[in-house]
Amino acid sequence: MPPFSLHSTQTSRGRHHGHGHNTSAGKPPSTSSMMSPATLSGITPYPSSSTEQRGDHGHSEDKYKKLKRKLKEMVERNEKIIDDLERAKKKIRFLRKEKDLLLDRIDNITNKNDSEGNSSDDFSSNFSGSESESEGRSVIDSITSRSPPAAKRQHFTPYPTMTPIQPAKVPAHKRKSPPSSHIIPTNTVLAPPTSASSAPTPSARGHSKPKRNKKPPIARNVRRVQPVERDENGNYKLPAQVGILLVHNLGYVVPDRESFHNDRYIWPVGFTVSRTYPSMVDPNRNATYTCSISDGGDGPRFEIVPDDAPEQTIIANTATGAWTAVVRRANEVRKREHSNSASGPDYFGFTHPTIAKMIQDLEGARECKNYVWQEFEIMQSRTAAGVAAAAQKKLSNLEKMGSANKKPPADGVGVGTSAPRLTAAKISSIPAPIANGKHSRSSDTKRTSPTSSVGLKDDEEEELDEEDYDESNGGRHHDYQGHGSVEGSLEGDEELDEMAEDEEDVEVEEGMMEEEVDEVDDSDRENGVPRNEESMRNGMVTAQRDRRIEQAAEDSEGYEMDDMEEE
DNA sequence: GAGCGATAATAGTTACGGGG
DNA sequence: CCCCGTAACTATTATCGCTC
Repeated sequence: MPPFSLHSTQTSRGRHHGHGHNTSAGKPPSTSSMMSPATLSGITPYPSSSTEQRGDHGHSEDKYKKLKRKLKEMVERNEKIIDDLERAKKKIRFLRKEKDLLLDRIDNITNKNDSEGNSSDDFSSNFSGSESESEGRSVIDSITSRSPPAAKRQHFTPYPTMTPIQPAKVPAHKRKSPPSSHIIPTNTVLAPPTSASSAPTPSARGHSKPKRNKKPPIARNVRRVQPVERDENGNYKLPAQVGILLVHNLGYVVPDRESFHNDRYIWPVGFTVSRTYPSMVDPNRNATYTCSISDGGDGPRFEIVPDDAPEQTIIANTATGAWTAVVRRANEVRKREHSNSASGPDYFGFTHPTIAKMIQDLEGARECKNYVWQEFEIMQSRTAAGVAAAAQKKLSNLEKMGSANKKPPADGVGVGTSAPRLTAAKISSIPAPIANGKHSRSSDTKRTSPTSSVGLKDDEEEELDEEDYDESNGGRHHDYQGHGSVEGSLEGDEELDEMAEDEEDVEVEEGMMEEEVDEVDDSDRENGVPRNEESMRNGMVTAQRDRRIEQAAEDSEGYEMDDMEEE
């Protein structure tokens, strides 16, 4: 069980415990705390109480409470033990690694002597922070200097036939997930993200073309990162707010298994972040999703636990898989017609430069042979301030509006410019030719183009914007605002046992397509105009306008307008 | 080999704050 | 006020592996 889930279980229990024992608060501590697990295990359900229990209800209740207390203690103890175990494992790994490296180094020194001055600066700055690594630094330094440039490394075909971990073929049933969901039940043995599509594993990539080759993955620019506080040992102070993500734990790198990194990302085991996102169960609320990576054996397991429905923990072999499930559910609950697509790396924070650097700074990152080392620089403080402030604002937008990119409506309504524009999502629902008209940035268009040149369109747009604003954003605003309080949900009423079980249970049976239902609903709400259709129109208008502005005299213009009006 | 589903990368959109 | 840099979100697209 992953640490966080245990944790969440535990906290729930804690709450439960608290509720249940208000009355007994004044009781003496009793000997319960002294009882060892062994003692506890000796206790059978309603054990010796058989004599007393019948006569005295109160006694058995007391015993029950005691048992609960003990159970809680044990859970806590268990958690600590797990923590310790993790730490120990980590240390062992590090030491083993170090040993290998030293041996390597010896080899290297005897063979050649070319490892001079390269990027040690960068490195030392990066690694100044790891904890037990003052010892390992020199080792890793040597690696830095002798390892081939990342760009070249990538073409090495790191794996192939000999990779021990890769199972020959992933059985079909593992590769193929249920039609509308790829959530993987916890109790299922996960398909390693290897040859199966799921993971961008280096092994998968090593011998095949990258998914996209428009941009060579190597040619990276220096990425600017926000300054993150470090403690006296140079470790990052956690939890750290990075954008809308709260980084709880960076985890540890598993360099010896290729499926735990690829050329772009490293997936450290234990990595944990949390973020706000629309709830999967309540269309009117947001939830805090705790995203973490656990060791799935052959590859990382990406787990997402919503705080408002921990029993709906989502586990997948890829970040995208996990987040797609969340997005899909969130959209379903809201009857939104988004494409449910989600960028897993994005949502997990791997694309975020600051987080990427924090991960890259972990010990062992250098040894991820397929990983292309990236260069980061701390952004200027004034920029950082702006970015942090903007992020904060986005966070509040997210909380209020369910989307970081939606401004809460201003008090005064007529916010012509500040009224939310059409979202990409809406535009997306237009037929391909239009949606694909990858118009230039609308903001640029707005600035540079003579928008007024299309007088009629402007009026039209105003109207549409207002509609959009009212029904979509305004509505959503009402939905989201004022839900800060934690109500209901799992607060304390549930029986202890169920939680642990449920936690691991990923039910998620996806309903059938809801589009039809959707349309009916919407058409009820709107005057006979299904919302998505309307969005479609809105989207078409904007997309068309932009396109027209860009390519001023196109015949398609009239054609598309006609099309639109026909609808 | 076509079709399909899953995945990740990328492009586009929206929004924000700081600085000139 | 405009420009710039950045972040977040969403749709689209390229690619892969599996099934039929």
